[in-house]
Amino acid sequence: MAESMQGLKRSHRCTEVTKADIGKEVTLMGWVQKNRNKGGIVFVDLRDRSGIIQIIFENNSIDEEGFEKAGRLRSEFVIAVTGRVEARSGAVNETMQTGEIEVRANGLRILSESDTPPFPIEENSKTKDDLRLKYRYLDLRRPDLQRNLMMKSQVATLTRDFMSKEGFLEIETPMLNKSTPEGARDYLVPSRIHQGQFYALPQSPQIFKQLLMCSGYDRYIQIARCFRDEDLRADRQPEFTQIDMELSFVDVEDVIDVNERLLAHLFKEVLGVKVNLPIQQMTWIEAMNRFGSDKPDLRFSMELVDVTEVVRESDFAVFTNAIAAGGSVRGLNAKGQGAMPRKKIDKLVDFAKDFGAKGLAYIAIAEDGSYKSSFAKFFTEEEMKKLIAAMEGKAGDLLLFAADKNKVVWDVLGNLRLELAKSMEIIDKDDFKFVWITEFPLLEWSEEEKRFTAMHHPFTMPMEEDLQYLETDPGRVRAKAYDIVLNGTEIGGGSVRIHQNDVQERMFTALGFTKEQAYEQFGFLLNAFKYGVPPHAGLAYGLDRLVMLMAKRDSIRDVIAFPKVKDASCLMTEAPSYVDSKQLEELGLKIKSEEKE
RNA sequence: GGCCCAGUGGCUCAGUUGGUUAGAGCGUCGCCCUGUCACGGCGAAGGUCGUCGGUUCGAGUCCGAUCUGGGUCGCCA
Repeated sequence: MAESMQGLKRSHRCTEVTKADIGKEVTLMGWVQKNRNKGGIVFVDLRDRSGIIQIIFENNSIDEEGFEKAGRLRSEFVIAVTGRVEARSGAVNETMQTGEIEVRANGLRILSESDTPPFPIEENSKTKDDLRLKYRYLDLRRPDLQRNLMMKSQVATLTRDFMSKEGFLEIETPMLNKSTPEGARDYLVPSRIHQGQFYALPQSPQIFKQLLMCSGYDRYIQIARCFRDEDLRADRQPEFTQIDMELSFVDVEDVIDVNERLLAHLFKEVLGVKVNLPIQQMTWIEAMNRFGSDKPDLRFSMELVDVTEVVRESDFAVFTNAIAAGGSVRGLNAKGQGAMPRKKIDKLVDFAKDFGAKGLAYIAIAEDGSYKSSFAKFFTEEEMKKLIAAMEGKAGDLLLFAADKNKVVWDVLGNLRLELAKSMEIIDKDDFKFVWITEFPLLEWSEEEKRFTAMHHPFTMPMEEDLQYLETDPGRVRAKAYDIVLNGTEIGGGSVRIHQNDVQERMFTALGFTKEQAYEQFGFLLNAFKYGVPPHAGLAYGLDRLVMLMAKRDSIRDVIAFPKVKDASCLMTEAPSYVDSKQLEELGLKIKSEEKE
């Protein structure tokens, strides 16, 4: 029987009550975490988003009816309690924030009863994901998820606050947009008025924020929802949130400056972590050469070594063929892994194959300095020694080599490096290592489309000194683009934008667009550029991913209140769903919908 | 679309080489308990092993398909 809260007003959240309140009368409301009924005395752990406090019910401090009600309390009942704060006369609970105090109840109302929940509401739940997501409203009661969402709120608030002080204006951009073919698949929304035509939900507010610069708003920020109709991953959801910004009259260093101060501010305020400024910068090519990745995890070393020159004259065809085809041979030194059993090495080879390697060559150096190698018979003793020396191989080390086109070698060894580090447990989980990656290639050859595509997006400014190659050698042009990487995850990226119409047209040409196609897709932007456009640049963070790293979670679902599962459906609401045939008719759509469902 | 992992009472798991009534902890329900906080004591209910098909005298255990969830490759400017 639910009772009214009329006449009561909550005075504190559970853990807002402290020793300083001893002797005071308080009114608390929340959920019953646990009822320990001892017969003549009842202890109830009361929970709200702040935490837990113990309530004590005893016959001489609450009336008969209240005491009887207390005995009936079950998990997840919502109750209101009035009582006096006391120092615990029993043992202090040192594991609880409120462990030195308790509230002696003199009044109790049951505001809402609860069925027995389908899984325990507790920290570090072991419950399977599908059940948690079906009952997400219960899952969200768990303290760890509540902390994550509170952290996300704090990050958003601090960001708005900081950026506002830096002169940024928060401006909204539309959700119903024109679909563009570049980039990720769009989520489409059919138009009722324009039958057969579709809006696209934004993949990012990119073009609008550039137009806001054209319009003179100078500094823009938005915490913006974005949508991409692509397959999910542990750190990827179809709808997500960006901290999106754009600045006028700036170059790369200006964007980096304001953003690393923002990051330092967030990490200090939210985590108490000091980020040393300036954050290290690394060019894209350096990152690829040293770490095989454009988002290197700098919490550990194990760098790639280019041994192309060392093995060029060898008789090992795998190496020499790769080199002859314009590729390279590079290696990794897994320190202390020389005794790795053959089976485990084979697993690494399979792992490498997932990333396009045809195989993986290795040298396992034993503790006594002798070695076993998959290609020893193709190498002279002398060549082997040189190669081991180039890799700084010592007794007990495992040396792994990939030979192929650069792109494959980087990818294979870059991923192998992470895999090895994980199994060797050499990553300090409490470390936060930031790095800016700069000077990305502007364009990337797409084998599938047989043309160059924009690595970042088509509005990215080429580096001035490379502009001359845009027509003759497009693959060589570097961009004024930058990513901010934290612990091997890209948390944000951006670029200086093209603000000259002629450069933009050359860019579209390089991408294989005719002038007509370019105007068809982006005419409003090209037209806007005819009327006075400031040099501008911007950056966008994946807010969810950033908070995921700050909260040290492995899944982005842990920082999103109502996430989608792998197939992009929602287990709680069962979206997406079939719609009424009448709705489809109004849209002029003739897709067959299943009856009832 | 490919590959890998998981699916046993409400929850988390165990289940040996296929062999009699499928186990445990937690939770739930009942009774008892005035200082518990992973409360305790006594008792009870609750599953046919994701689904379908196959092999077998006999399958939770083997085989095939399928569904659900997770991870990953492709994809994600």
